Amino acid sequence: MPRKSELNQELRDARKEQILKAALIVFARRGMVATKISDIAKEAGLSHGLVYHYFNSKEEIFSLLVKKAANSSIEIIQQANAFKGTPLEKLRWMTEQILNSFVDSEHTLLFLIMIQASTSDAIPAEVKELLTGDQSLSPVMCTLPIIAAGQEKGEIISANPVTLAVTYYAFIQGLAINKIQWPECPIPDANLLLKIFINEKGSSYHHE
Amino acid sequence: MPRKSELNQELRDARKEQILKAALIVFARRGMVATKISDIAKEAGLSHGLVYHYFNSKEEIFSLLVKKAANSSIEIIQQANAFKGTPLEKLRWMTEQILNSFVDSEHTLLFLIMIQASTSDAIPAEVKELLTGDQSLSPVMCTLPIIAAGQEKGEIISANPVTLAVTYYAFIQGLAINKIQWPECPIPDANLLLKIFINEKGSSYHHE
DNA sequence: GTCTATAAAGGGATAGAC
DNA sequence: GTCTATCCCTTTATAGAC
Repeated sequence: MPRKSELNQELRDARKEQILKAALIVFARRGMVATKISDIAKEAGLSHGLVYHYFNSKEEIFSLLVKKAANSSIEIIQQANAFKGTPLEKLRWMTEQILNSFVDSEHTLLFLIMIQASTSDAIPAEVKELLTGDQSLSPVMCTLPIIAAGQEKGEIISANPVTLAVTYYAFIQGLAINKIQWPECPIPDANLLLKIFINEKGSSYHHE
Repeated sequence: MPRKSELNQELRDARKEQILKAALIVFARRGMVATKISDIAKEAGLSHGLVYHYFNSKEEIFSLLVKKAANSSIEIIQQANAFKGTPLEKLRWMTEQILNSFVDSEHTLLFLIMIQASTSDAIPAEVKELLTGDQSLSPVMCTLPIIAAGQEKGEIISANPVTLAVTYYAFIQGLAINKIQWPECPIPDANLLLKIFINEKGSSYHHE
């Protein structure tokens, strides 16, 4: 008996994943409100009633995806912090990870979900709070220490760190958006983005 | 009789403008599909029936705003082309205009409308065609000649011009999006963005 | 010109058959 | 577990009163 229920649980989880994957695609391209449950069902190849068998509401599905997106973005910054090297090398590593993730679409779509959740007033407050709940976990805030360390070391120009971080993430968000409009668009090299951090003359910038 | 009808026409136009202005605000913040006609009416301070007296549908209103946004973005690039100076100076002037426009909200909101129209599958094809209709009028395409001229002059690094243009507009779009999430966010100086175009050593970059 | 009342349609969510 | 039929509310759009 326990064996069988475990197996069922696995099947159940697989179905949930299947629906979440389909939902990610249509949410990212149409927006939360414009997405109908039947769009998700069609993308997943099953009936709309079955979606309700696995989830309580459209909002719950969207909410799960926002959580997933927020977690993976925090995770990458923490990995960058743990990366061995100078602050600028940490930033380069992180930038490369993010730009590479744009090649495969799942990460790009998760990025777009986060952008939607944080920019649209049509998103329920409970969902928005998943992102704004802990200000100290925002990408900008998490990146400030790295930037400050780089400035102390003289690797990074001495502009306002918040402005630098905002500009950096504007880049990243803008590229994610671009990617959905134009899937084959050229993705720049990490070093091109990092130029905003570097003094023009006699910098410690180098190619690997 | 002609006097009176002219006056009426002016009042009519003023009302239309009032509704369009209200629509811009709610469309930008909620997205086209999530915006109800009653949201627009409430923002404009009138009844929802009156909105239908001046416009045929929600789509028509959104469509007019997309046209307006597309025109003003083309216009600024043409002005940059006409600007007296080197290619890099043209780009600096254009960047300053765009960043300054982010201070006042109307331009930022128009930017967001364009981003929505080009990224969301929920936007009717007829509206999307207002932006993709003439590929040669896209911001990226219009900016390529300036970048190429700058490369020939040695002012701009010799990377793929399309990649440079894509990266530049990713920046701009990302900043517009940031502005709506965080209205008081610091807007970088034009020179910070332009660093992506410039060789690190011995560049012609200068402060004014 | 402006409003309120109402028709018509669409989509979220549920019930119940298989 | 999965699907179809249905309920019910929201929203678009129109009609008609003032």
